Order: sequence, then C-alpha cells, then structure tokens
Amino acid sequence: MTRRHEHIADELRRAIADGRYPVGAALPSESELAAAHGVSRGTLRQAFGTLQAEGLIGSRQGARRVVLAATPSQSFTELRSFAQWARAGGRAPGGRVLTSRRAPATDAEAAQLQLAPGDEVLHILRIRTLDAEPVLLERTVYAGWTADAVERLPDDCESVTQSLYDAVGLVMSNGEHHLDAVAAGTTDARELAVRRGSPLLRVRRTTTTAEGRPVETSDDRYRPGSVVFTVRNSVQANPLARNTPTRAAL
Amino acid sequence: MTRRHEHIADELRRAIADGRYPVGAALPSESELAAAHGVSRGTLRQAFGTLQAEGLIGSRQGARRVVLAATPSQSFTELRSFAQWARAGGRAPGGRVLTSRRAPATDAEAAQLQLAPGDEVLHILRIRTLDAEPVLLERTVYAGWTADAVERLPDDCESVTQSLYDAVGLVMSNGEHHLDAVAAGTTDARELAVRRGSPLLRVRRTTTTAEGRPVETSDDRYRPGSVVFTVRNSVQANPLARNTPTRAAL
DNA sequence: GAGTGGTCTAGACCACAAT
DNA sequence: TTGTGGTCTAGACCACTCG
Repeated sequence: MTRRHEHIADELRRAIADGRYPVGAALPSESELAAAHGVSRGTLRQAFGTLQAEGLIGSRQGARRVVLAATPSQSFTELRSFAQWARAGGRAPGGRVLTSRRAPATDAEAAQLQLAPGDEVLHILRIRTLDAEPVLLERTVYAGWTADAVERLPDDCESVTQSLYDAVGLVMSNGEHHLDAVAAGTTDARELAVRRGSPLLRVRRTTTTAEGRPVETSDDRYRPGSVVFTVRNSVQANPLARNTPTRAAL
Repeated sequence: MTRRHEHIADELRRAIADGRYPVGAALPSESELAAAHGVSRGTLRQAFGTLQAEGLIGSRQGARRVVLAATPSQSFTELRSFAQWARAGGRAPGGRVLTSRRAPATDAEAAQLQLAPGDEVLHILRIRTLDAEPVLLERTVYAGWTADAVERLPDDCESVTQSLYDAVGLVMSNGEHHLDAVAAGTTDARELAVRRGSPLLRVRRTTTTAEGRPVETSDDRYRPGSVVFTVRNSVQANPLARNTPTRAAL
C-alpha cells in the first residue's frame, strides 16, 4: 500500500468489522493512533475522514470518535455495476439484451446527455438476473460516441461497466440517481414475471465520466423484494435528497 | 464566518450556482484560489473537499477540478425533517397524529433501537401533507426515553425534529435509510387517498444521535408522483448501496 | 484543567495531465 | 517540461468535553 492513510483506514475498518471496536465504543484518540502508526496527525485525520464519509464513525469536538456501524456501504464501483455488486453478495449475475435500436435523440435525451438534438443515441432494453431469477429491467440510452463499443458487447454480457472499461478505457465515475415507485407496465410485467400494476422500485440514473461528460441515462425497474437501496448519512455530508418532481422531469 | 474553509466553500457554491463556473468548466487551481483568499493550500483543499462530497465538483490528479453539477443536494437537516424540507421547496407542510400507543418493544424493535426486549416504546401513526394534500404516511417507533417528549407535542405538530430539539435538546444527526417499493395496504390506501395495491415508495429509516444512540425507527410510505429521492455520488465516497434484503429484515 | 477534535499554516515530494 | 492535484509533515491555537 503506497498511501499510508488508506492503509490506516483499512486497518480501522477491519478492526470495526471484527468487533474489536464494537458499535457504540470510543476509538483511540488521533494522537495515540498517529504515534502508533508513525504518521502525522494530518494523515491520521484523513483516514478517519474516509470512515466518517462511509458512515462508520461519528465525531464531536472535544470527545473521542465513536463507532456508529460495523459494516461499510458498498463501493460506488459495485453500485454502478450490477455484475460486481451481485458477485460481492455471492450471487450469480446474468443478463440479456432484449432490444437494441439506434435513433436520433429526443430533446429530453439530448439535454440529459449534453448532446445536440438529433444526435444519434443507442437504446438498449436489457433484463438482469440474479441466480437466474429476473430482478431488474433496464431501459438505457447511450450517447452516440459510446454506441459502437456498446453494440460490440455480447448480448449476454455480464458486466457492461467492466467491459466498456476493458474495451475502450471508459470509466463511469459520477452518477445521479432518482428513486421512486411505479406500477409495472405490460413489458415490465412480462420480463420481471410479476402482475401488471405490481409496485416496482424505479431508479432513473445518469452516469458521467470523471470530467462530467454524460455516458448513459437509464430507467431501471427492480422487482419488489429482490433489492433494497440503503443510504447511510450524517449531518456532515450526505448526497441524498428528497425532491418534488419538476414538470420537465424526464 | 469564523471558519475560513466554510466561507470559501460558500463562495464557490454561489459562483457555481450563479453560472460563473458553468457545468463542465474547469475551476481555478488550488494555489490561485489559496493566494486569492489569503489562506494556505490545506484550508482551500478543505473547502474543495466539502463541494466534492456534495457532488458539485470532480477532480483527477494532474488536472484542474471540474464542475459536475450546479445545485447542491439538500442538507441532511432538510432530509430528516419533513417540515424543513417542505418549506425549502416553498410548499406548506402539515400533519396529524392518527394513533399513538405505548407498548413493550418486540425483539426486532429492541434490536433496532438498542433497547432491552420488553423496554417500553411509543408507536405513532402520522399522516403528512404538502399543501393540504396527503403525501406520506409514517409509522414511527420511538425509544422509551424520548416517548414523554414526543407525546407532549401537539397532534398537528409541523416539525417533530425541530420541536424535539427545542424541547429537550435532542439532535438527530445520523441515519440509515432503506428504500424499496411496496403495494398500498388498506390503511395506506385510505390515508393517502390511493387505490389498494398502488405502488408506494417505502423508506425504512433509523435515526441516531451524534453519539450513535438510536432515537427512532420508522416505516415511511410516499404516494407515487409526489416525492422523488435523489442521490448524487462519485467514485471517491458514497453512502448509497444496493442490497438484497436479509431474511431477518425488520 | 487535561485531553480531544477542529482549524490552520508553510513548507515538501510525488504522480499524473497537458502541451 | 510545467503545472496540477494527492500525499505527508510538524508544528500551532482554539473550542469543546469530561472528570
């Protein structure tokens, strides 16, 4: 490990997961740990900051840090990639492209992907399975500049995110997710093997590169009972917000 | 403003919101801004870190920081408090307690609130309105040590979070939220004015104090179309996770 | 009052990006 | 090659908590 603060964060994470610092317990002080690891206070604070952002520990001025939770949230890599997430949970991911179609972008799509209206986009309808059980129906729109790479992927490609990285070095590193509930339509019901009108968890997301260039936008519908989204947050920083939808929404 | 890094973060946020740094644009370098504000590079990096955690800017080693989004997510204060969130959006919040009942904690409730099984808890069923329209049905369980304070609140209390802070200095500063979709039951349908079986967005949450002491756990159901949850995240840090529910789940 | 975390400084070296 | 952000150090002072 070249980065000392990451190494220290890893050690602390393990100690918390192992129960050496149980939930509710106080952690050693910054100076103690800095001395123990032979690093400056700044480096140690960086490690603590990581765990704080993960929601594992809390802090108040004047008092020692306290353990809030034992297990970290999964990484964004796992969040973005259905396949990686599935494997992390010991399930076998699967998938199949149902339809694939190129078309000029509508005004809404162009706006979301920061394209000119009429630029070509690629629509993909894809079903995702967990242990051969359908759990997620994705309606994805890819910006034209990624379309060729996406079309070259095999229909039953396990991990689109990973394959695009391997094939063209594309890294999707930022995302915005909108969560709400909808009733299953005809297609949803058929592919997810539920009754029409069943409640589905809908996640509309847009993913961008690190530079902020939009790559894809998607309407994902999860079968009830199969998946739960978890957000852990604290006063200091949290990216979760509750919004009333705007009229112009997708 | 006593804290310099907060002041700088505020200024940058405003500049981004005003479009002085539009989405996609590069920001000035750390050294330029540090010199301009007369602070050290460390302080400036702290300000940048705040904006990064809010999802407003992205960074890669070697290149200037880039604007990813113009508007920050709402604060956790607004997320926790229905009333504050509603007012921030210019809507009139309302609410009414439908039922209130004390009971010994079940094993599940005791585990969630870190109580001994059989300790007393307070169950509240509360309807929340936005501009007099019902949007949210809350089934909340409060730990016994907060029950007296909660019961003293008026039935149509606008902001429970604020009132508890005012009354007993209780600050709810950490939370865990689980989001999924469920079909409306009889009570849900009646109170939210939807048909039975309609899709509802369900948020199960547990809130704790800064020290990690659980205060309440709640099953909140939102009427479709009225509210959307938004998560913005990046590779560096994100508290959003996708989970398969465990059998033992609430 | 002693200890702790929050803030801030003024340096340094490195890895990486852009040109 | 130059500039940028990422990492790290060794100090300092303050606000706060706790016994």
